Amino acid sequence: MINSSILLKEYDLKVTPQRVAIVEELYSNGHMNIDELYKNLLKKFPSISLATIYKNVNAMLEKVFLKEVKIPEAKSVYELIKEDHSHLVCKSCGMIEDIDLDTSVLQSSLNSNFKIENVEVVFSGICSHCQK
Amino acid sequence: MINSSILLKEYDLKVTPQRVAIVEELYSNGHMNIDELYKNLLKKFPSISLATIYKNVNAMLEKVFLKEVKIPEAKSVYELIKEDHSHLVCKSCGMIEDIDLDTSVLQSSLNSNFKIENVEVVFSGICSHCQK
DNA sequence: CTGGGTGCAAAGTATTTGCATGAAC
DNA sequence: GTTCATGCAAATACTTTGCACCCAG
Repeated sequence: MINSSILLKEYDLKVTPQRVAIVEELYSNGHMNIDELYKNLLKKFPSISLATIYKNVNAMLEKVFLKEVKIPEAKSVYELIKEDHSHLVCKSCGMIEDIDLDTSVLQSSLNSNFKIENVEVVFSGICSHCQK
Repeated sequence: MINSSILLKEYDLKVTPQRVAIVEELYSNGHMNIDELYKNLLKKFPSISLATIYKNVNAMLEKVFLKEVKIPEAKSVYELIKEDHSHLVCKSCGMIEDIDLDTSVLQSSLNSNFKIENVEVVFSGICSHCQK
């Protein structure tokens, strides 16, 4: 499990039950879009509002505690910040998986005058389960 | 220059002045978001509507004549379909540049049960001009 | 002619904001 | 007690749709 309260405090975010729940959802599901977060949190907080989700996700993005991942042909998903990694997306079931890639091999072919700060890589295709 | 009319016909799209202008804008600017397209087309067609832009962009996406490129922390841009390539984005001025990359080196490290259909790579950083 | 595109207005969807209340510290 | 989060409602932004009119084929 994860200690959401400590994490939130480290990022200067006041600890509220809603925020703890958001962190725990993202921790257990890996990647979620706004609607998925909202639907899941409704179970625990029947009167939670979408505005609360948006405000918190935006606050966490600003504190660089969450990251937005843009997926081709799909809604953006959010994930807790962790070591750099790339993503594998199944076009059929929507599953998103983290993968470790050595992207440094790509950079060698670039114009050295450009100062690279970040590399995003998303593979799309069909996962083994959906191929059956 | 580009022969927009022939291109549009090849993709089963009726040739209208608005569509020709969209193709020419994208051809000369490489990548544009909806607002940029709208602002530029307004110069040539003072009464063009945003709905026309959306309808045409969507029609061209369906015909696989355009492609949407999702950029971290920025609006999606659209580009004419061409050979596979990756993108370099300047966080400072927003400039987007096409780059050729050999992404096959990345795939070797992946689980072979996943059938990869597409790889998107976006480098973000600061271009040489903005570093000055 | 006929089908489909255009522009406008309205509807729909997504996201943000203002504010009164209540919870965190 | 003070600050800030929450939930609601309203406002704003973004995108799609319906329709009358017009142009491309």
